[in-house]
Amino acid sequence: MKDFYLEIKHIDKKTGARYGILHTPHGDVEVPMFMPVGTLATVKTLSPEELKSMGSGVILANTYHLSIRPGADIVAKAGGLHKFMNYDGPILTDSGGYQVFSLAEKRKITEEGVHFKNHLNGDKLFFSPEVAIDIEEKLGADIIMSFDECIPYPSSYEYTKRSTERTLRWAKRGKDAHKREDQALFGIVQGGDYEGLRKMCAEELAKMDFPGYSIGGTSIGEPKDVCFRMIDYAVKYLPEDKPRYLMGVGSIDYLLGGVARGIDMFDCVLPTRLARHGALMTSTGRVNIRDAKYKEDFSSLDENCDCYCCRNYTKAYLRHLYVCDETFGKRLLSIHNIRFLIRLMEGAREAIKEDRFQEYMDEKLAQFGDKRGF
RNA sequence: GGAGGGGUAGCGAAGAGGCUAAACGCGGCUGACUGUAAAUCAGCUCCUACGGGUUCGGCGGUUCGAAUCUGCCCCCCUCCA
Repeated sequence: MKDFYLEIKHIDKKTGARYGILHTPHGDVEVPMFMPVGTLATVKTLSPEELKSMGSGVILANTYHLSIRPGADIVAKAGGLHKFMNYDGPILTDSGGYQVFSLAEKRKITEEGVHFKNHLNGDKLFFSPEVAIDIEEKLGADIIMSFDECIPYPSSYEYTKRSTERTLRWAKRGKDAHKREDQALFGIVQGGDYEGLRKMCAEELAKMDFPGYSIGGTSIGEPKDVCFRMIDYAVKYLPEDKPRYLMGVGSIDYLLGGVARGIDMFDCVLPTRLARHGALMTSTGRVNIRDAKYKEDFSSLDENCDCYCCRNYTKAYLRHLYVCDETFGKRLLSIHNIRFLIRLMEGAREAIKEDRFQEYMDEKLAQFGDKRGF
């Protein structure tokens, strides 16, 4: 599809981090970028206008969840996801492959596909590469994902091999089923922590010539060095001119580490979930806004942040809203966390353009702490 | 004045002789969250120098043993006069 392509503008000389423009049917966005997750066709608590004002580019929605509620046909009748949720920027739908992992007790995998028990009422559901693509075509996102199995970590070599080979067959089936010209279908590299399997998977997907590639099976509890290794194993064998998407990554250290390894796109529920739970990523580290020490703290959440929340409200007020379980508090905190990650990536892009990404990463890791969770 | 009912940890509320430092809820304090079954989940919440110490309105009594039985007293609530 010609409406969709990555225009690489600059590659950081020291690290190989990429700066570019991703062209999509719903506008151009700069990469590397962080994509907020809106599983049920809403980034929880936030309006599209708010997202736009934070500099959001692509946002996610989820095939499995939307197929249950409200149903793909209803979204299609509404005119597709963009119209349904009133977001005119690019949208990406995950295929349900993550639910194969997260709803493991409620599904059975066969060669044909995955039999789920609806997590809400136990209804029988069947997802296959063809079913997922059919739903994704009805939803109408700009970028859609192949139906895969997100393999748990750790998994045995035998299982990982069997599953990865099946995911490859599913990728082919999905590609054959995909007909819409205005959607970019990405392949997903699995292969666990096994270099040979990651290589095989990446090479086979590359042969199928997808408009973009994801790295899956990451950020599901594995140690950081393992995650970085899995990225390295896959990236080496992916075409340079296509976008690379690391699935499920949203903490500062993983994001920067991913960028340094040549990743262009990231998504994660972390900023929105943390925000709803009162945990904030700030330029001085993690803040749990519920903590009593903020009771009379009338300073802003992050003096260095330009978001609506930090420009207008104090920690004492945000704590008050959190403690009282007021929705507005969750919204303000979500605005902050998302803006925080979007800004982190804006900084990364500027640094890449000037060949100083390594310095940028070192500085940020020193500032925020090189640890998981924020 | 008469007749009932009741006082349990910060609050509400179980418990009716040993398994009780006392269920549970709220409140308070602290963690965790990674392609969202998550506005969720977990821990702590009498004091402690971690050996133990002091608790169930108060002071006595019975008992090997009392928040639980008993005497008196102090409060609170409802109804009647």
